[in-house]
Amino acid sequence: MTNRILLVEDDEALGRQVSETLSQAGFEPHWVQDGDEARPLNPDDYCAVVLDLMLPGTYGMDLLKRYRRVSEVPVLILSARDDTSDKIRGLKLGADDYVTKPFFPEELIARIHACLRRPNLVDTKRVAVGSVQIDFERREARTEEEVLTLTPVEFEILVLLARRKGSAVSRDAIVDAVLDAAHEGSRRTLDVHISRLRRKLGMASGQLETVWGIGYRLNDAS
Amino acid sequence: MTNRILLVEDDEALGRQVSETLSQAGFEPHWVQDGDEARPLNPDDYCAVVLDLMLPGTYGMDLLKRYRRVSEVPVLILSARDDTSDKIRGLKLGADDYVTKPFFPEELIARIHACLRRPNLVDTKRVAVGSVQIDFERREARTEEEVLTLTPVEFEILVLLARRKGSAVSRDAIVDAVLDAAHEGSRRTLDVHISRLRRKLGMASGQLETVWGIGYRLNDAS
DNA sequence: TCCCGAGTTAAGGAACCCTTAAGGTCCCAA
DNA sequence: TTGGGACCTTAAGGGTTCCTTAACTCGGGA
Repeated sequence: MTNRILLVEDDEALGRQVSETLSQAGFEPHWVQDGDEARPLNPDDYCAVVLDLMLPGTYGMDLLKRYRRVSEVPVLILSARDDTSDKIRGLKLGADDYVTKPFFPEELIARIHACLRRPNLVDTKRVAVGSVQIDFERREARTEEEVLTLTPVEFEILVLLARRKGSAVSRDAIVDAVLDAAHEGSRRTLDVHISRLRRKLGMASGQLETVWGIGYRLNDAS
Repeated sequence: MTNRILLVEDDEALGRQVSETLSQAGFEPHWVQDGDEARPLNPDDYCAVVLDLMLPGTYGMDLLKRYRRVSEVPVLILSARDDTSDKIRGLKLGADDYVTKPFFPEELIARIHACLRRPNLVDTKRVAVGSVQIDFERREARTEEEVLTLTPVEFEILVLLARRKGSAVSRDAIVDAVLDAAHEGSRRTLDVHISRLRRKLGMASGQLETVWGIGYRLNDAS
């Protein structure tokens, strides 16, 4: 996990000040002063983005939209004290928090930390793990090739593993979470579900690894 | 167009004060002090909802979610000055604005007016989902071939699904929203309505998908 | 090699959903 | 007031999908 933070801020003085604040807090700021410069950057290279909505060139709002399309990185927006409508639009477009100018450095840092700590305020609509994509709203999962027709249990298992992608999740945890606890009988049931899930995953089945003696893990790459 | 405003506020003093403010501004406030009391109300009977997120009984957030499921009425949330995360969650769940406590009465009124003025982001008069078009004003639905003669319940179901097009909507949510909750009897009732709706949809019936174990979903394309 | 955890398959039964048909209610017009 | 129509609900049967179990196979680790 990187500690780099992308700072998009056209104001010279404010940008320098924020950069310094971020550095002192142990982050590694990357400061760009122009929306067009920020546009081609990959937001996933950063642990968070701090974005001033009042920008020349590409408008801040467009940048936000763009980043949201391709990534789930936390985005904080800087807004003028009284520009409520910008805050609202920003948040609805997926920003994670806002800081009102002028602000104390500690406040910004605290907000960033809060964003990094809290996984997300609202259940995110979609999650991608490698070539597997899950759309919670549609309640649908797909690989690069096709939409998967999963049963409720299979879908739940996939979601659980995806939410904790890269972590080994114990068999008990999965059984607890997605299977009817009453059927404490055969623990083998999970095997069956996993087996079928793998088959349906097709090419992507390699991402669903067995952690011997523990449980399973869904990896980003196979 | 009604000028009634639903105010959900448990605090006695604040509730009375806001009610009065609304009255003086020419609105007709309906003040309820409890989330559970507000729950069964139909938000479409009001021109706006003012909602305190800190509520006993049903949590304000749940109320907001519920209202958003069934209606597009503007919702303003009242929040404590420093509870940013509530504001953010509220806005992401579809609130249209927030007012921070304590506030000046004029501010609240101004915000309400702004919400009412602001043309909705979506064209609320009509919605199209794939080949299905719904005209709320005419209260009419049609496919590419023909105008559908739907019963009230069928129309409501279609509207609910169309408003959340692409999302899986649970059976309970649909029953809650469009069927008389008192008739908790047979859950099969919804099946019947869906069945008849599908038949009437004709060619477009493929867009109305069953999400097994969850509910239904209206897709853009079949 | 042996043991035990994990994978696979098939089959029975449970859960869920769709459809048809039969009341029941409400409203309107005769 | 009464008859009829439109609509909603309920009931019942049947179909589909899904979960579990059981039995067997596979494979890693001692």
